[in-house]
Amino acid sequence: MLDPILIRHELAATAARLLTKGFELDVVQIQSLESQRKDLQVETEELQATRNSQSKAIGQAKSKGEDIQPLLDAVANLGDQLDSKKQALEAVQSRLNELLMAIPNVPDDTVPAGKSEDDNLEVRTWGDPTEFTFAARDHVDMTSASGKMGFEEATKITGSRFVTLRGQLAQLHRALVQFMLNVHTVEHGYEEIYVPYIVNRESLTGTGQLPKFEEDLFKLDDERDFYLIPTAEVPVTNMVRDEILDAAVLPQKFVCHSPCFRSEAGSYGRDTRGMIRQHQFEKVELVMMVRPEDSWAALEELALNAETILQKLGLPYRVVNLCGGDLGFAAAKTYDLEVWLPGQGKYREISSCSNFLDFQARRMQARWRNPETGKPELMHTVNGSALAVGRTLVAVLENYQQEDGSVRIPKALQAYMGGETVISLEQ
RNA sequence: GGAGAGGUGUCCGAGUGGCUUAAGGAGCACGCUUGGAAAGCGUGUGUACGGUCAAACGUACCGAGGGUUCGAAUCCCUCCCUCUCCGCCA
Repeated sequence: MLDPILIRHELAATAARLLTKGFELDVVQIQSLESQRKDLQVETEELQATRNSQSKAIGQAKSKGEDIQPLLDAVANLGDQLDSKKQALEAVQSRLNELLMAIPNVPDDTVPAGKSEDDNLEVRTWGDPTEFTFAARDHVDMTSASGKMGFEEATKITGSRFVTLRGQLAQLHRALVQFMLNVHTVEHGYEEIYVPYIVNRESLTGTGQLPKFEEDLFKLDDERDFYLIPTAEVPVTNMVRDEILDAAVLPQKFVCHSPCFRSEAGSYGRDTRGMIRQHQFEKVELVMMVRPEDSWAALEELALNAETILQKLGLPYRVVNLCGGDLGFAAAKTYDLEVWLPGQGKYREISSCSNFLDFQARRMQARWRNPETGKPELMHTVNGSALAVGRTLVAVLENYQQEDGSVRIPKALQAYMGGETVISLEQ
């Protein structure tokens, strides 16, 4: 949520900045609702003040044994007047709030202009695209003979966009999780955390998935408003919802491994092959809660922490600065990490690292006590994947494939694979 | 699933219809006192919105949402959460 001050006093400038995200702000409607709100609020509060003082007078008169009937007559209509004003005020406020909750974050000045991913700005690359002396295959072809990656099997069990993994493939998947968690906790100073995979509506509203993106989520059939998490960002970030943290505990750095569930509505034709886009996948997520002045440095640090994983795995990648049109709803700036996939012959997103400034914090009322002012102030939140495990598995398989169909195990993972240096996918 | 007890400010805790403008205590901040500290004494101490150059001031907030009333922390209804005992259970 944007600072309402921006809407009240810098409406035109804010609307202009939102255009770079492709969002058209309804300036006229907001102005009209704002002036209605202001009038109604003043009138309502005046009526309340009258009621309060009159009621007090009645109480005093009664305790002195005076006749209170004239006083009661005087306030006879007050209740109805107040009710109707209150109702009008609430209607305007909820309409205004609805609009406000649907306004995306304002892009930072360093975000490139543009409409689609073609306009994203390459910031840096690491390594060169892997070259082979034979025709490189994709992970689907690599595993089809052995059936160790079971797309049809999972489709039988559940439906499309699910997968089963077997044997050393399942082990490699688990090894990646353990490896990532260990690097972030031991080398990067994150605290490992375990969270619920089912969250309520308030949590999803806090991080910005709701109310606008309900169709991307799996909702439970339950009278409680329960949803499967689309990312660990939701439960982890919401740990600080409605909290006022002591300055001394900032920054907070959390790493969390969790499954992620996404309905992928609206992406029916895309990435139907392989395990690039699944309804269920594992992810290791990094989340930071920081003082406002530290969030930009935190974003750089967090992105580097994610890159470290790719580097240790020896996977070629590039970093792109997302353009305005490609930026997510809550983000002020996002770096995507894109790993080289030989099977597709291109870079594919494997991590997304964003600074949300106080956008999520305002929705969550997540604050810290600033020692300089003594007041509770909104904190900043930063997060990113490090990394998406399923896509990392694909990247390892495709980049480390050998002509005989086997896959070399990157050095960093060997300890997690019982010392194995090569696994076979043929049988 | 059954029975019971609760939810009040940063924390503890009083408050069962009207000087509650939420008592009292702790903590915290500042001041006095002191050689210095502790103790003691005094003063202050929430959030949001409106208002204002700034203030004064006004409004709302006692788990959430409704209701009764001139007036609700207090009475009524619904829901959520916590704790204790019993049952069941990975």
